[in-house]
Amino acid sequence: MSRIAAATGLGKASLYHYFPAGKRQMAAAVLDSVTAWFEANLFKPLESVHPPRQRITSMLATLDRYYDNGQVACLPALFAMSNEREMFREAIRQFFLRWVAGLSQTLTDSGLARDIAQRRAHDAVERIQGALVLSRAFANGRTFEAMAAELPDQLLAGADRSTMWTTRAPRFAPPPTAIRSHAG
Amino acid sequence: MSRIAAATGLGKASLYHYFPAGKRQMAAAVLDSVTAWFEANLFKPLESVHPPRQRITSMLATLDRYYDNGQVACLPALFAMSNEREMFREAIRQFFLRWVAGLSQTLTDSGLARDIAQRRAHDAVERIQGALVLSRAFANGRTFEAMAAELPDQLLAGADRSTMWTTRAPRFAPPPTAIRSHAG
DNA sequence: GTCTATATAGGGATAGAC
DNA sequence: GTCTATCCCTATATAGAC
Repeated sequence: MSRIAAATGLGKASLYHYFPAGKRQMAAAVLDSVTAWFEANLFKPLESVHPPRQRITSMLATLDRYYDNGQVACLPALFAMSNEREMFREAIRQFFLRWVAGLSQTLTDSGLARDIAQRRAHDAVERIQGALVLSRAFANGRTFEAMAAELPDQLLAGADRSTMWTTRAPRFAPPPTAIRSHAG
Repeated sequence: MSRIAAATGLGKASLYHYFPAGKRQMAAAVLDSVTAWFEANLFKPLESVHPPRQRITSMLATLDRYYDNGQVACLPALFAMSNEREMFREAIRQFFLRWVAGLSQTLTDSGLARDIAQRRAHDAVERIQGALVLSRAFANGRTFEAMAAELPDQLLAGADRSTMWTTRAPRFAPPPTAIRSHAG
């Protein structure tokens, strides 16, 4: 509270004007703020019309900036690892579910089957979180960089529609090879 | 301190008899204790004479028990993610380096080249840590189980000496296909 | 080695003036 | 809305008796 007061330039008492429920409410607000930022800058772009590979490298570039090459901790992950997990159970869960869903959308757009895309997206978020842990454990950005270098190819292995997206085709357009069965 | 006192049955003052340096010393002792446990139960066994695949599945079984299917946080990881990182920098670093080194040994014993083994070991620890984060985020053991199910095959892909180890061959024996160049 | 008692600091939060 | 002043409580740590 003291540090927040100092950082905001407000007195401690003034903080309770904005957050009557105190500390818990402030923590929730921070988590919401982080989630909103990710929604706008990471999750939404994963569902854009850009080529899937570009969406992935863009995500990794954004993460690299946001986490300062792995040296800044991920708040929802920290909450998940701590005792605050109980208090913010649903918010934490939604954050990671949303991330996986966005990335999964990117992968299905690349031509991967839905179940494969889902699994790979889940594994990718897992690996990103692991890279953040090790990057901080080693106080060294190479772990994060190595992960970021490998991830795009791993995610898109076997995806065959990638060329389709280089021309910014409309989303969900039937693939060129699609066959319409006409029933009458 | 109150909770530690209650848990140990000692008065708070008595704790300072064993840990004159107070809280920091206690935290360091806990970290050392965890590290010692991992050294004996996880890292050492990774360098045993058992077949590499068995060492890996054994490691994963031990982790599954220790982390209660991903529901218990990894203390060195928590320290790495928190501000305590500075205070325990070297201990945290050694913990993860040792883990990677042990697993790397397992993989070189399986016939993988040293650089491949090193990278895969690093990636595996990364993924395990990521799985722990997501397991707690989702409050759900499936993430951890899925990781544990996939890891052995991923780690040993392309390893060709696995049969050699089913008969408990001595470590570091030259591979059957090795060619000795004789310079004389 | 363990206790009771105590010191000191800071955290979270509220009251009420302005 | 922001402030000063203050409340109560807990955390960390020490003193000194037993």
